[in-house]
Amino acid sequence: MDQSETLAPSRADPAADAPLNVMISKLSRRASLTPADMDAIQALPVSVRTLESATYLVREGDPPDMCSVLISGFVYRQKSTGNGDRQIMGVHIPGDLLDLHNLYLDLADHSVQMLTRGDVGFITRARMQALMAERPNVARALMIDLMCDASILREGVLNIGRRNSRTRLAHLLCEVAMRLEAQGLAGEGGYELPMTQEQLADALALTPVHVNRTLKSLADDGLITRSKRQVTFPDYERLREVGDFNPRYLHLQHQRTGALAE
Amino acid sequence: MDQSETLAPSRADPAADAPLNVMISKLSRRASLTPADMDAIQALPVSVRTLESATYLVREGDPPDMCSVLISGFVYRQKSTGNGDRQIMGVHIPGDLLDLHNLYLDLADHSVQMLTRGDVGFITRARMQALMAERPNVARALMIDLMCDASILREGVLNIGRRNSRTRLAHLLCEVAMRLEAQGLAGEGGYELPMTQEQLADALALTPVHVNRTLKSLADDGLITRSKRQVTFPDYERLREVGDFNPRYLHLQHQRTGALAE
DNA sequence: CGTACGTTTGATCTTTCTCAATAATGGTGG
DNA sequence: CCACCATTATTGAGAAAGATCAAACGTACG
Repeated sequence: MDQSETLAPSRADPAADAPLNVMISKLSRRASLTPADMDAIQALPVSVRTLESATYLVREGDPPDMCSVLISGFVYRQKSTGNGDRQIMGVHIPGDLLDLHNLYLDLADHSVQMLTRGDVGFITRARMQALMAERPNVARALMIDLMCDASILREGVLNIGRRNSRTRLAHLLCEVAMRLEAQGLAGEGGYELPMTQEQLADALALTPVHVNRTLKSLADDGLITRSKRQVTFPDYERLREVGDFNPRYLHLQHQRTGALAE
Repeated sequence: MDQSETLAPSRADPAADAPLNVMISKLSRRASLTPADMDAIQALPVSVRTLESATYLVREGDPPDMCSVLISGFVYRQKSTGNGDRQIMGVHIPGDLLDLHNLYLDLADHSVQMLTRGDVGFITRARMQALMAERPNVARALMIDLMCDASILREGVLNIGRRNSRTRLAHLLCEVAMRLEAQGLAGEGGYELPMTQEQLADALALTPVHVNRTLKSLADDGLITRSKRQVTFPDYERLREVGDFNPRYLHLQHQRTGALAE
């Protein structure tokens, strides 16, 4: 497999040498990949670009041609109502596949946008489809990833639909904490969440003003500490309770997903 | 492929002879299946059972072993918060695959339950996985189905998160109308929606009382007519506007999804 | 050091919820 | 077919969570 589409990696950045490592490590967490599978992924012609905050990766209504993988930074997906109200449907962290959704669909049904500056690896749809055809095991891993994304989305529906602002916010904080931790990017003690309160509001289906008050209420109760965008959890256990957070839906434990299972 | 697990079809019911026809017709709408693909699906050992309203197909936390296809009736998927509040994440109509979600996951992250009495075809996970391995084209069709489900879910997040009760309800009515129509089960003029107002409330993240009032408000404005569970739309176009309904997210037009595309 | 963006706070308003009671409706056994 | 029971639908009155409007305060960055 040629690497002709790969941009010359800058020697300074370790991720640039093997930009898809972070994705492999994510997929491996929930599905077993053989060394050959991993090699096949590594061999994928990937073009890595550094994108500024707020850059669109996919715009609702566009015909998607690429598949992308987040290498560093944060991304969110989003869609808007007819009168312009925005809803953020999910936040992505390094390792996440960003638009597997569009792999077989004509037109993007939602937008994907950089939340911070970061590096994104682009792979053509055709390449990705070819990989899946050649390596059913990789195809399975990708499907599992897709299914887990859907599960996270379902929890999001529950969160927005049936929990009050405090619980809702606490739940989001716990989810991001656990996902970052699973990816080896943060501990349970806290992390930097690079979202403005307005973005948090759009993710939680609240108002920025109300997010501010809810944040304050959590802080007043000693459940979180904030300085700038850094959030720390003095008592993660209690925050989990307040956030009604049961991580089952993240499917971070895998048992049946072995390479040759069933 | 043997049919040993297939229950003896009752000659009275046309669906019983080829229970998976409805699923084939649904998959074909968004992905091209070859005659051989269709035969392979038809040959799947499927056990059809008639289930009473409210029967669970999958319960949150269970290890799922089957894949199921809705043949007749309605189904919904649902999950609950720690304090028992329920959120309905989606409603399914005949032809829908009900738990492809669980095909590779250990434990169900949500429950799937009969909304009405109906027939469900069960296929073992192992069989389904084998089919996907043998027929990449079918695997692709199933992935597309999964992706469309996810798209519907995203619109659900937007609907619940960012639209008021009137728009939200109108949107749901439009969506079900269009999905039923696409499946050849109803016209745009109206249909029977077998949901109680309490279930509607759980689907829309509202209160039953408020659903009742919102329904009344739509009826007062001549946007819908109700008798029992039958809903009719005197002016579908206007209802679509009120419901901010743009059917793109249903991905009912397919262009790139041909059997040998790309 | 000024401008733009983000945060914080107060006051008030609206949508939706809650509680409660009554009226239909549907199904069941006699 | 009727009376009864359980479920569902409808309506009213009051409460509450969260939204809206508006202003002030911080902070980062050119």
